[in-house]
Amino acid sequence: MNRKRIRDALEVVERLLELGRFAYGRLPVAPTLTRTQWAALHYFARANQYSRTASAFAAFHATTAGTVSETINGLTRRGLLRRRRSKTDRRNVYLDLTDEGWETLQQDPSHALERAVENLPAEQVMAVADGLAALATTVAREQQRPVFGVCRHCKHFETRGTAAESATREGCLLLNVAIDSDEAGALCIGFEGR
Amino acid sequence: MNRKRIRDALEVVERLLELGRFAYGRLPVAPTLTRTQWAALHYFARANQYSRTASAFAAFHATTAGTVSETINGLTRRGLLRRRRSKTDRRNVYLDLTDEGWETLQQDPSHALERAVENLPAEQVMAVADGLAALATTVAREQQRPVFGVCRHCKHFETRGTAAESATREGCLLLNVAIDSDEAGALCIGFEGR
DNA sequence: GCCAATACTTTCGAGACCAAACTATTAGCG
DNA sequence: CGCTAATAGTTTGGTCTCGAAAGTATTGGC
Repeated sequence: MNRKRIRDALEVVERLLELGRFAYGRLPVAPTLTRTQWAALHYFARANQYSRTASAFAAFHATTAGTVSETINGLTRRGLLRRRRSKTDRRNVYLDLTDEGWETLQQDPSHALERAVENLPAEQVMAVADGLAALATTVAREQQRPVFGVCRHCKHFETRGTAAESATREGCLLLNVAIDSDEAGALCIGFEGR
Repeated sequence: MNRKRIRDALEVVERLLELGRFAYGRLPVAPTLTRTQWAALHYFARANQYSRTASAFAAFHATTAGTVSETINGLTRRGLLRRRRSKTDRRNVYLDLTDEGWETLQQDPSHALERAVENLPAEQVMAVADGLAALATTVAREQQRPVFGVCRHCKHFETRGTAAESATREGCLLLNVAIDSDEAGALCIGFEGR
């Protein structure tokens, strides 16, 4: 029945937005950052080398470069983030977490949501993950935003094994670089699903 | 494997937050409200009689009463919301959408997300809805926030049929009032799952 | 009838947000 | 090579968000 579908759609949207708010809700933890600052710290911890830029985070966070620049200022002033200018293209500025940044990240309020996910049955987690990924893809396409994803789901990712030999090398066909296994699990702005 | 579970958990959280941002991302629609203003308008359109108050929205939106008061000011100034003081308890102020408010709501950017949900297979929507509801319940409990839900899932909701007679009356045992079928589908702050 | 609790509003300072202007660097093209 | 565009980021100005704390009515408890 159609009305039922629409009602479910509304509920999904409402839960989604509700959870998004809860994820960064105020908790009595020591370093009190804002929602946006937590999101930025989380992003720069999770994004790969090439995606740790102001403009990439702006795309991810659906905001503008100017806003991001201010947020980054706040985090660098607090000593949680460090700017690093690219050698090869001096327009680019890469953002890295400092040691203090990594330490602060441990207290990210959104861990409450992670814990909740971990307590769900594995198959339900899979179902939700797949559903949300599908939604993200649809909405991003409609709004002409880049979707973010990790290498193992990306069509530019290639596992190049030298025949039947031991050493398999993983690489990105888009950036034309080798990807070590650490980076392969990180978010990338160049992501495209297969 | 445990690392796999954690990676899935991370992905769910990231998708959730990403979608939350996309839902209210800037689009070239006529009346440009902020994310919070859209969220408030959406909430007051979806909440039942007794939940259309500043404090209820503050709980729903995980923010403070003061912030909500300002947001409401903005929306009433724009003529989208109307304050209505309760007759029975003159401390309470109920918020109703004006005709213009209902009209503006048609252009809620989060409709893009609703449409995306409607394009998903029904069973996947169910899976996501159930998963998100479970997550919301867990997180809300941990953070000691009220969960919002609709009458048909609530333990205070009662369908009182006069034996084998025709007229079934639906009511709320908590507020001790009759609930017409319109209100039964609306969000309620008094919600408790069965 | 008094005091505490409730529901909301106001005020303050820091930050979020967008648009637009601005700086620096690199790419394209004749 | 040199000029113009494009790209990446920063700054500025004005409005809105946010939390905390103080303030205003109104109601409930004893």
